[in-house]
Amino acid sequence: MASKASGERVDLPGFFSDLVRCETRLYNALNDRLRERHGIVTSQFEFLRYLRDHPGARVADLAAEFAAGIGAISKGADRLERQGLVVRQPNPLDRRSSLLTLTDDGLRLVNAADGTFTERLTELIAEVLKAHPITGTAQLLSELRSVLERDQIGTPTG
Amino acid sequence: MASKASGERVDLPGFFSDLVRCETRLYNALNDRLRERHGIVTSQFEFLRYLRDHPGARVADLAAEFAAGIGAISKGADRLERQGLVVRQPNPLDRRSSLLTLTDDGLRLVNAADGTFTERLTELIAEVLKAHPITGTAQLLSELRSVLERDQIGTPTG
DNA sequence: GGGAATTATATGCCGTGGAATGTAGCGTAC
DNA sequence: GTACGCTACATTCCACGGCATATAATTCCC
Repeated sequence: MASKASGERVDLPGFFSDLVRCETRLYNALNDRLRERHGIVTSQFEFLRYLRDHPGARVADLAAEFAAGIGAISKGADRLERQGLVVRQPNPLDRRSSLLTLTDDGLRLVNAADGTFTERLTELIAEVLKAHPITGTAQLLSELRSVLERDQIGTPTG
Repeated sequence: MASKASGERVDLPGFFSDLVRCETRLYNALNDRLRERHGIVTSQFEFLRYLRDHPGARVADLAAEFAAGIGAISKGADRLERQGLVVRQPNPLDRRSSLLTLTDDGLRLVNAADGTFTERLTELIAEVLKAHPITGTAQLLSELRSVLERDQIGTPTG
């Protein structure tokens, strides 16, 4: 059950619980829809979308973006490459790393999935959106994210 | 009418990204601290805390609370039981299920971990808290969570 | 009261991520 | 130019969760 947030003093553990539970359920619901329509899950959609918006990104760039380990991203890239959605191209400036880019199939898929994703997400949040402006919440989370990233909070080891 | 701003345009995908990234980094940071001080991670802390606040809960109750599968909770209970923090007691009203309760060790651990958890969480959010009231955000997430739970959005299969 | 249907949970298999380790390439000091 | 340390990534091992299945207990319905 959701915690109450009334009054000046806020129950931070309750706030955190709500944050985590919202994230879990939204993520699950988006997984279901994306898997059904496009055969990928949300983490893969985010991976592909990042590559669409940052062509030629390296494994480390994705790891930093998602606060994930290098190994996880490397293996995720393997899987997407096996599915023909992504290609690793040699980095001419540094042969230790590869530059990741979408294939044509990958680009088509991510663009289609983007519509599904936004549509479903809008549905999921619609009711609450109608009752409240979301601007303040969006701004607070954006700033919190900036601070956490600036201080490298919760960045995994490997 | 003017106060509701129901027509405001918000970048929902961006909002979702921020939500997920905040959750990931906070969760990781809390994992680190809890593991270091108490030998458990955040998911286990939440499990134990739920049992402290709902003694005699069943596996299904925890699964509903965390939007997790029955199997995951069952196995999580196994691990905590193996560590001597939790016990399964036969449910006199229904022998298919067990009632889960904390051991004395479990209770001591969760109470200690609770201090660590709240302290670290407060640190992590402090800077943003100083700059903004968090009340509106807490309220919005609380309501979003209620709606998602009411409609069983993102509840896993098993 | 006795199957059939349902419920609650346990278990097995598989995919995924974290952490540690391996490996090739890069940069610098000498 | 080569030896040493560092970086970027790949790979390995392990723990965990999802999903499907198995099993036991309860409820339904007659």
